[in-house]
Amino acid sequence: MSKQINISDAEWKVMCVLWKSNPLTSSQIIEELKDTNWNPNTIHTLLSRLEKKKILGVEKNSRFKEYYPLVSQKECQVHETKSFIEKVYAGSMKLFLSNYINQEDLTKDDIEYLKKLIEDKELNRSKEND
Amino acid sequence: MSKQINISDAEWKVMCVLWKSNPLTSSQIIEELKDTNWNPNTIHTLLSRLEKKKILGVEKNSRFKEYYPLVSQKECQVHETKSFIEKVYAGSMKLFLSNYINQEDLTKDDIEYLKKLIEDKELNRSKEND
DNA sequence: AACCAAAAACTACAAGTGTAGTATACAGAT
DNA sequence: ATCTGTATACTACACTTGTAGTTTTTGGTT
Repeated sequence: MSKQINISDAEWKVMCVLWKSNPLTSSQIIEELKDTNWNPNTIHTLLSRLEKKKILGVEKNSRFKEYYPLVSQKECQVHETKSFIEKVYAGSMKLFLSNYINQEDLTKDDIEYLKKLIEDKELNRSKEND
Repeated sequence: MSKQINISDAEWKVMCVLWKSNPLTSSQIIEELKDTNWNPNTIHTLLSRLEKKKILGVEKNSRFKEYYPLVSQKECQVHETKSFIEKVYAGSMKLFLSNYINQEDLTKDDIEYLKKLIEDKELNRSKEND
């Protein structure tokens, strides 16, 4: 019964700023996002939407409101990944991975990288089970 | 300059039916989607939107319109995957893979499966390079 | 106390989406 | 030729999202 986490593309960018460092005031967030060329009002709108959705918390100790995440990036990534796999690969992560791995333009390096990831993971697992 | 392929969640389900088999009439599509409990009108709406977006083509040889995909599933999967990785993992597939693989609840079987995929891929690559 | 700039709140608006009702066209049955 | 049931088209409506303008509040400055 986990709450509905729905973060739009634009909102996600705002969240990234706050996942990296928090709490921040709106001006600080606007500063961090200056390369998006968003109107500051746009960012304010996104902040209030995120607040309303209970994805951001707000506190006002000093003169300005300060925002901080109420959900972790990891949690959201897991959620988004699930929705993505659900929609695009009929819920099958395996299908996704095999498609990805069988892609033509996967370089030798990509494969090496993956292989190493998996080997490390196996090592860790066996250590855990000592 | 590839066209904008934007397929909503509901539309995607319709596309899946047509990727599996086509061309199909609307009644055939409605029949295939009966477990969604969507009102037939809903499916018609989705079909016309997909047609308008040039994602579906339509032909009327017999009495009824027949729909068929204008874009392949693979193409759309690649597109969706790109957007997903772009949004959620800052464009880094590697970041995604390492996060996924380091996830706690990956089973031994999952790992074995992945390992096998990669080994097969490596075999194929070396064969190709003979 | 009055004023001003910055912050915050409120309002707006078009496009897209989920969801479906209403109206019309048309082909087969009578 | 008429009726009628599907097929197709058209309309609707609330919610989300991207994007930003307008109004109000408020704390520091004169």
